[in-house]
Amino acid sequence: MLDIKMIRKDPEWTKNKLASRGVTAEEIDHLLDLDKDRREFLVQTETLKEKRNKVSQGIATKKRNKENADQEIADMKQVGSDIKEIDTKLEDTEDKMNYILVRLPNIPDDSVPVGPDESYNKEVRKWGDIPEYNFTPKHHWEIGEALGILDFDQAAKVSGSRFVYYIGMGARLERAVYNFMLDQHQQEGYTEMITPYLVNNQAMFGTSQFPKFTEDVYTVMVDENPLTLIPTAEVPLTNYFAGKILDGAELPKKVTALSPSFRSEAGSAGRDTRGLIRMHQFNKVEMVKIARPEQSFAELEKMTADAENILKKLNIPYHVIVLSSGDASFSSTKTYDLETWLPGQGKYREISSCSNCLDFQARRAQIRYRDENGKTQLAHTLNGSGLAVGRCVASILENYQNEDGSVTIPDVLVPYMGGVTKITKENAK
RNA sequence: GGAGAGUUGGCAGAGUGGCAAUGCACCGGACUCGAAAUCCGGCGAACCGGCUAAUACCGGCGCGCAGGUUCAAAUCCUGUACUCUCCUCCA
Repeated sequence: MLDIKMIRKDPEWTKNKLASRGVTAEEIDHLLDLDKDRREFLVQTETLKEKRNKVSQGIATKKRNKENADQEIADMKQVGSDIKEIDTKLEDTEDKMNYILVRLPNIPDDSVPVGPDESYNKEVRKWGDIPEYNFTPKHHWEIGEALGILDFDQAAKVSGSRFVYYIGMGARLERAVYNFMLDQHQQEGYTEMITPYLVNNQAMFGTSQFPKFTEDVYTVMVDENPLTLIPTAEVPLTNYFAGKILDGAELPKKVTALSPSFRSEAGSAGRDTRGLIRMHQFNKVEMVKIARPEQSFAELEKMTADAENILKKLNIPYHVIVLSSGDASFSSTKTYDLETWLPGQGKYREISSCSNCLDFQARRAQIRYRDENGKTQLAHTLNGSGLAVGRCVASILENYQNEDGSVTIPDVLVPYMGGVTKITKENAK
């Protein structure tokens, strides 16, 4: 959520910045009109309340002295109903204001390319050599199904499309990948967590998936209470700090968690219908940081480097792009995407997204810290995948495939695979 | 699932309808060569608004949350969340 004071202070700047994210100037004007009304009502009701407080004290004194206060009480009865009337208008205006305010995206940072969609994204660096094959590289689902380590057909019968069974060495590889990632992050100073996978509406609001993106998630009713299956561990990790006032000297806080992520994929019908790329349920290792404002951009660079480091150690070619203003997510001011090379598809595909949200989420979730002067300040929040596990397994299968259909295990994962260096038809189960 | 108790500043803790005590901590001052102790004073309860150069000043709000009663609610009423204890069940 944006700071209304900031919008009030510089409306033209706000309109300009948000135009690149598809927000019209009229919408901001409407918001500011409501804000003006709200403040007028506020002054009216507060003036009356001040009067009520003063007179009430007089009534109290008179009552104590056993004097008659009928006139004052009658006057205050009128004041009380006036207050009620204005408060109703005030509340109505605030509701209308909030409706707009909670649906406005974050302001893109100056360093972000301006443009409406992904075609304006910019590559910032590239790592690793794209491998050449003397045979036609296969898609990861072809490799996985042939080895018998991935079963999409039976998952479709049990659950539907976009679900999968990992079997034998496939399951072992998935487990090896996320254990490796968690160990790496722990060494970088992240505290590992296991979080709730069902969260309430307030948590979903805190990280700003709600109210705008309810159709992207699965919500279940538990005793009449809606709980949502987390679309990312960013939600429980960031909300771990919700409502807290942290010690400024302890920032940045760094946490990480493996979790399944559940997404309805509404609106992506027909895209990536095969393979592990787009699933209703997938594992992801997530990184979250709570930082002081002056730290947050440096921390974004470090977090991106932490994600990249996984790919470097796995020796998978990738590049880093900075998302354009129109392509970045709702709560982000700046996002780097990591995309790995998939030989089967012959292109780069997203495997990680690292974002700085400034105080956008912190204002919603009330994540604050106390500075040197003892003042409470909103913190900055960052989140990044480190990495999407399923997509990482897909990247390994495709980049490490051999002509005979076997898959070599990246060196760093061999200890996590119980010493196995290659998945073949023979050892796959 | 059943019964009971609780939720008030950074912490502890009083307050059964009339300006949210007090202690610790914190800040300032006195005393001191300095510190401790002591004494005096002050700040501090999420945030919002007015006026602003201002973190100054004024006001509102504020006692888990949401409603209600009342001239007036931490206090009375209703609902609800969470925590703790005991019983029950359970991996």
